[in-house]
Amino acid sequence: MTPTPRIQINLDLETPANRQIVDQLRTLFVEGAIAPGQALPSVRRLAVDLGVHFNTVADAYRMLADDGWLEIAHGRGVRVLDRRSPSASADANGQFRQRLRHLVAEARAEGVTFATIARELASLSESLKS
Amino acid sequence: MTPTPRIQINLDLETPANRQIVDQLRTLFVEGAIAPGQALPSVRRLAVDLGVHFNTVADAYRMLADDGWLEIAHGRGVRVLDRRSPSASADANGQFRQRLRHLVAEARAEGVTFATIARELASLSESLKS
DNA sequence: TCGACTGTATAGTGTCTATATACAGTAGAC
DNA sequence: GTCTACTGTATATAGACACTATACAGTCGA
Repeated sequence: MTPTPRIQINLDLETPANRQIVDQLRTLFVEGAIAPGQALPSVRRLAVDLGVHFNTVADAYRMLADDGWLEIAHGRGVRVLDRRSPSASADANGQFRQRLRHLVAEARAEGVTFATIARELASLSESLKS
Repeated sequence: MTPTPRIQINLDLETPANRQIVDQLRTLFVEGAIAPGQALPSVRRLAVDLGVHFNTVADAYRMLADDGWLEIAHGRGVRVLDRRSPSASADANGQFRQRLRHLVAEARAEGVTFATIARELASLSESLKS
């Protein structure tokens, strides 16, 4: 039986459940925690584990498939593809910078200290270089 | 006449217009680019400049007022408050780390290189320390 | 008190989220 | 072959959200 990835849904967040699933799975793909070729749990299995309706999981799987992360086979299940990163579009870099700024400002507004934010950014930056 | 802050709406993004306005204004507040006491443009004026309906701006203003950033006075306009950052809630730090991870993964998936991401993170981290 | 400016309230349209429920493909047991 | 138990898919519905149109109400200076 395909194990459930380390995913968790938090219904208190503003981010809807389907997006939370997409965000978390994509992060695991990018970080290499889930390898290409690996099978994912069925929509019903993962839905039970996360406490949402299976159509919500199916929706998330479909979004990831549209982005080239998954291959969905009716009746047979879902499998992770070996997805090549495209070359960055014209303003992908700019949008990343912008969203990063907004995220930091929002965290600051919620009381996360500058020191904490700086530490997180620096440590993540370091881990990317290696 | 109150000048329009350097804001821009991009209808191609997934983020809805009202959230874009909130994100951008809050960022300017946190970064100190708009000072407490300063008046903001009227909902109609800003709406014209951004190309959206004035109720969309009013909605954004209301969200920011709910968060303690703005004082809205019927008939008189909108003014920026001197808002103290609350102390971070229990998991605000953890949520920031999580969202940062997802943002980086998404950027990576769109083709932004590790080097570019690391550079942005490091430079933003540096600017926060000073 | 008029007029031109403020923000507010309500209703209508379209989209998104999540669920329920019925449908259809696949593969192994027999 | 054909059950059976598992896959994913399609459609309808309810509720929330995003956005707009339009009417309403407060403020202030001429």
